[in-house]
Amino acid sequence: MKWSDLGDDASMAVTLADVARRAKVSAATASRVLSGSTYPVSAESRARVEHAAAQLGYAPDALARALVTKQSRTVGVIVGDMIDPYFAEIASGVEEYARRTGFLTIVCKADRSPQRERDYLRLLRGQRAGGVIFAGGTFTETAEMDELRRDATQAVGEGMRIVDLGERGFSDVPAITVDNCAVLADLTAFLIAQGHRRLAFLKGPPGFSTSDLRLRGYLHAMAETDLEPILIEGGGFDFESGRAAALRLLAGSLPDAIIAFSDESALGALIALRQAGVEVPGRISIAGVDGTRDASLLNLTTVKLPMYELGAAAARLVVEAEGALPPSRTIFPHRLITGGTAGRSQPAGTVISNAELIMSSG
Amino acid sequence: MKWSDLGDDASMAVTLADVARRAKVSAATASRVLSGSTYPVSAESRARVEHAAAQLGYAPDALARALVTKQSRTVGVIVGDMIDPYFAEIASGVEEYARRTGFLTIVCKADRSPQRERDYLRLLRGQRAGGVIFAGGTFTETAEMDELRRDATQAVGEGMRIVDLGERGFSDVPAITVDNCAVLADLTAFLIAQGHRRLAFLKGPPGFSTSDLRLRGYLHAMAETDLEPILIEGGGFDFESGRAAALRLLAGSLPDAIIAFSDESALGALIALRQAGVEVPGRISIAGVDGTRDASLLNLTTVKLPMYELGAAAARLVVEAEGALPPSRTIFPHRLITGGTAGRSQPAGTVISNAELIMSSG
DNA sequence: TTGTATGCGTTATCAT
DNA sequence: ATGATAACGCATACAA
Repeated sequence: MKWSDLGDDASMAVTLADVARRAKVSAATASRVLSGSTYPVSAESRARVEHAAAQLGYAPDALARALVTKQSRTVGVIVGDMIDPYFAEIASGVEEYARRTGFLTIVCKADRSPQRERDYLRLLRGQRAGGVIFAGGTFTETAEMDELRRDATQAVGEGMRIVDLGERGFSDVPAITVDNCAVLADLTAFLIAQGHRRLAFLKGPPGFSTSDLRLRGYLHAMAETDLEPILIEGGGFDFESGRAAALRLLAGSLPDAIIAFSDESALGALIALRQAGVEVPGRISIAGVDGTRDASLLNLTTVKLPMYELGAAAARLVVEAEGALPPSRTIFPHRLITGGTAGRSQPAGTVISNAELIMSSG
Repeated sequence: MKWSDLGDDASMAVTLADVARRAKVSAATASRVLSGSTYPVSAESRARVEHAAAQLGYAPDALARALVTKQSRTVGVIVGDMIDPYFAEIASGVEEYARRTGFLTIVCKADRSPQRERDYLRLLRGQRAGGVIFAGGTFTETAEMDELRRDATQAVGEGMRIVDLGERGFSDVPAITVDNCAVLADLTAFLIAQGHRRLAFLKGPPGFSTSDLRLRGYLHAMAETDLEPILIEGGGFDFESGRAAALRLLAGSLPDAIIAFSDESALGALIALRQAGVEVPGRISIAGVDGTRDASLLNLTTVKLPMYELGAAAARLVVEAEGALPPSRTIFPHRLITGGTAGRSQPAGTVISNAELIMSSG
């Protein structure tokens, strides 16, 4: 192949007009075959266009296309962190589903900052992203959240499809989530049934939606059994916060069991305690929430949330919708994983309960 | 606020013309202030435009902008898997660096398939992505790889910036990587120095670039010490493959130590062996490569590769470049992490060696 | 079935 | 310092 027909600077990308010229048809005809339109085109023209496109290595300019169709085939997913397997699994579900329809996935790491989520939403609006999926919880009562909610409303008005996987309280936006309150009620009840009495909850960050909901579930289950709640403050999102909390705990008297707000902090506590020579589950039980890869690696007792499925379902909503998304609320089921870090009566790996699928819309 | 001036269907997005009209200036002037141009604009006009934009919630249409500037502020990163912490850390480095400049990061999960990498490259070309970063290794000798290399050359010709983090053998493309051969030579030498003699290598998939390079490093170190190499076939990328290999191994006689192609397979083997009652490192030592989060969670002896830094450096190249990227080859340093799964002579957690930073261009 | 013409929202060129 | 106007590459309404 000769490169004699290069442009002067960087060789220009080959355009629809180039293909049309080479196929000796009009740009319109070329467009009709290359854009997958249903508009009738003679078999001969079609073949010539396809051949020319292949030969030229034509890649349709998605930008120009989106400019006219008002729809770019991209979906944004806003996560708190990319390394945390909780978000990685959600993002993976989004990507895999989006890919099938030729959608590209823009992953935005907002570090759980509502302000940063706003920034990203604005950027994604500018990209005319087909939709935006908000993963994970949020700090509910901040001024930035109020503004984010307003921005979201505006974006929806512009035709953007938004799906909320957390508890952001958007209006007129479909939500897909798990019943975080029930998750913790189930887990707490399970540990109580195992015989634990001095059962502590390692709290997540205060004011964070999933953190608060899970706390409520714990408190509910404890109240039902007339047990005294024990709250461990100062928990954060990551491994390190769980470790630090456990170390502080070692100074006083240990409870029978610790339920942590998330797998990450549970694992931090687990490793800190074991390193300090405390037997788990011999001396103390530990359980987490999420059911991440890391949890199964360390055989943690936890509740598995369907992160991948949440992501895929959200992507499906965005990718397959015709027009605007009707508001709805879908609750995905969770299931308890009896790992090796709590109690000794159950064989590890058994699935104890299967919460049922609840689905409602309105 | 009244919504009486809505469009007929979904309320149209507010456009530059809307802002200009409201600020009583021309579209050109509005563009100059909103696009951050250095072109002079009177303070008064500037203020009016900014006010109008804020009031209208104007989000510039990145598509239209990119259509004329030929540069969309997005960077694509092609990974093998999103959940694997190896890739998650690279992607995180890319995203974090890109974000600072207002770039969006498109994460593409190609499942290590050259064909899928081609598909994504084409999609990203269509998005006029500012650059594309290829993470992780690849199957080198496939027909699809040859075509991918051709596609890459064409994309570079069109002004796209490509960075190779694996060993894809692109021509005229900057590469940033680690010395995979030295990584394994160092690790092998370390285990030999610890007194291991029957030292096996759990191979990665044959024909995969990093897998082959690491194997070579192992063979080299073994040859230097006149030790007989022991190769364990059938290794894959994931946890499960390491587990399966270890189970097969249990049928025969165990070596003194196993070095696995990656942390993932090392962890699979580690957990399988421990579950089978084999003491690690008492009876057998195990080491991996990568230095992922999971490895440190389980205190695995491994070699830490600077994944985050690789991603950030690649993003920097893409985001800060003025024109085309000059070809270059940069080797980032690695360091040995003495975890708790190999030998007993070294205190765990010590950093043993620090390979030096080598950098060359041409 | 094909082609021509128009517009998408923005930046850039060229006047003023 | 400001404003009209022409691209950018594509899809589509309309004409043939």
